[in-house]
Amino acid sequence: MKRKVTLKQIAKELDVSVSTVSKALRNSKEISLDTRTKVQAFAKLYNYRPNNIALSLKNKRTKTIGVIIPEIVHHFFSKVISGIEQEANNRGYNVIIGLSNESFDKEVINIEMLANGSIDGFILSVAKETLLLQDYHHFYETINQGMPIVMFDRVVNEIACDKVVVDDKLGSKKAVAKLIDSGCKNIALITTKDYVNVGKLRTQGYLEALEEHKIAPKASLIIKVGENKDKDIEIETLEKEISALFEKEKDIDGIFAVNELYAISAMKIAIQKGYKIPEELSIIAFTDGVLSKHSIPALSTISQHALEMGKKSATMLIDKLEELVEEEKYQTEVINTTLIERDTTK
Amino acid sequence: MKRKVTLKQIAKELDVSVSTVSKALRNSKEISLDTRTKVQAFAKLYNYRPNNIALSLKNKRTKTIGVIIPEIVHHFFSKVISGIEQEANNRGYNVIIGLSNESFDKEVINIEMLANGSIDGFILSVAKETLLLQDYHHFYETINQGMPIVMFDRVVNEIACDKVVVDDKLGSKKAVAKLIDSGCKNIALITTKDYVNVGKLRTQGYLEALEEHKIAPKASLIIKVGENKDKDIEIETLEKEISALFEKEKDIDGIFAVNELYAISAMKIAIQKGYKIPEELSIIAFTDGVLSKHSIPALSTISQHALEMGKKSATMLIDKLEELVEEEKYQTEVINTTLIERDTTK
DNA sequence: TGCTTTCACGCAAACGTTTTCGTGTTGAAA
DNA sequence: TTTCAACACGAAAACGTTTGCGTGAAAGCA
Repeated sequence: MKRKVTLKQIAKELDVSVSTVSKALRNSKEISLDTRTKVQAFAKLYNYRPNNIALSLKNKRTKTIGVIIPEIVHHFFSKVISGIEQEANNRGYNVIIGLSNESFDKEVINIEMLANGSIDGFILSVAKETLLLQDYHHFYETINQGMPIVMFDRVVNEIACDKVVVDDKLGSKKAVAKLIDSGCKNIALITTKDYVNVGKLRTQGYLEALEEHKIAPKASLIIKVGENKDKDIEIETLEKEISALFEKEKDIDGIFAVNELYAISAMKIAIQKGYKIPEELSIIAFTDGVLSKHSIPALSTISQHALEMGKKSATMLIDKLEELVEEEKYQTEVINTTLIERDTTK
Repeated sequence: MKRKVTLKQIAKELDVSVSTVSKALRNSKEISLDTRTKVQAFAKLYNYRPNNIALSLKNKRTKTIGVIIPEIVHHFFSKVISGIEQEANNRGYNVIIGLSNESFDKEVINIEMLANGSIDGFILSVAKETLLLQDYHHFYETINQGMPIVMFDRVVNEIACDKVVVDDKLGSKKAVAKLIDSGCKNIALITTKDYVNVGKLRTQGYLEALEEHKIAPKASLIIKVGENKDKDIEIETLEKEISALFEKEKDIDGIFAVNELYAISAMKIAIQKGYKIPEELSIIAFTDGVLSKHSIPALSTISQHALEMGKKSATMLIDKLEELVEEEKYQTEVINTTLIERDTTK
């Protein structure tokens, strides 16, 4: 087993100095053609590759981006990662991943682990617990140490950093307007509690759409889902609530859910109860993912263009890292949403 | 903005040497209690954290694991990553991700990028194109340089390294046996082309199960799906084939698909054609994911325990890295499969 | 006083690079 | 023959750590 070969070893072998080897490999004309070709041949033979760690230390940059997301087993987040990775790789950067599992502590630990030189900057989406606790010291500290952060989707407005968000309110309005336009009169909303800002915004969009169409909102048509660490239990509870909702509100003809899973759960109950979709009941979900695409019937959704979000986030971060953009100038990029009409809308 | 503080800066500020600071921080009794407390207080105040890169260079280990997978927007792979990340974090390791997108070139590039000091070892699942080309030089080179590799799921048998696999053949047999036991007589198989080894093994399991139950296999009941870079087109093509299959073979009463998506596609066509599931047609998919869990009706599947695969892979790699296990001793861990009965089987 | 410990700290090397600044040799111009 | 530029290369510093070893001063002992 031949271990990794270093400049020093090549130098010793060829009886020249380390600096000569380094220069020869970079084709410096300071070195004679003779020596250059000799060194290069030797390096090729032994498959020499400069040690990234040493380069990082010297250059004070790692060419690595740290990404921290709440969970990875999730279509939206994995798609964003995919986008980040594409853009990062194109620009010669690596991506290192940390998962917070929606936990404040894990988010802090991950940030601290990575912030000590391992990476050049962060792209992250804030954990729900952090949002709930409203403790953002780890973000401030990171930024203070001169490490740029780009937040996407779940952002904290009061923090001065670049952000990539979806126009949640407008997206929701689009969805609800579509439902109304297609004839729905009693549209239920399945959303999260208000401390999740995207949930809150989507709720606002729902309300505004109703208002603009002169429809009075009814509190009894709104379900705000409580968090549960165990997703299965969360969904089970939700399904009971939905079931109760259908019993109580017999004239529901439209459902808008703030994510796929809530929508699918609603659809499942609706199908059980014999609703014809979309004739008697239309459904639209925020967030487009595999579930929507492959459900039967296929769900109409608001696509957030997760891939684009990822790419855009990476672009903004790398631009800042490479100083193509002013350091203290923070931007918030809004990604458009698109209504994807499938089989649950008329 | 206060930049990251280093030992040197602390040393200068406190008018001692760098080594004194270093020792003081590690609470060496070589340093007087006075100085120790003073240094520690100062370090705390300025939030000193040792630079990971410098430590990596010095210790010749990065405490980082490189993971290369074909795609991340995929329930199985993201679940495996989740498992790897859990175990790695527990043991104080970071995880850095590379995506091959099933491409040989990207796989090679990713490995080369990471192998030059950025990480201590690899966990990977081989790209389909690599499997097709059968060019494994990048794996051999990596191993030769003393960097351990753990392959999971899509492995190359001839390479000497640790492996974590699922008993694909046995899993398939379980599934097909279940179909037969519940009364199915004409079971169709939807699988991949044979160069994908897991597909091949699952096909074998299907055939063996039939054989053991004295059922003669019929080639006309088997669909081998061709790859297409564009997944949508691949699925569209598949759906046409499935549709044709139903037309030609009227007495199909069971379907075994080697992954969720193929199964869902089949179910979609079957529902369109009016089959009652599971009464007239049973379906089982290999690979358990969100789609299966939330489809309507919910798909019965063979679970591969992706999380466990991830954890096990990480355990094996880290054990090797920390020399808790002999270097030249390679193991192949087989993860059990479980039949998860949901609503598409009787 | 002279010797030996002990204490408390600094020096320097090492990890693998890149790069600036010498420096010795050669050949040519004066 | 002297002077000087060009050439080809080496030494050393720097990035931020850790650690073995050396050392000056104080203190203890005879």
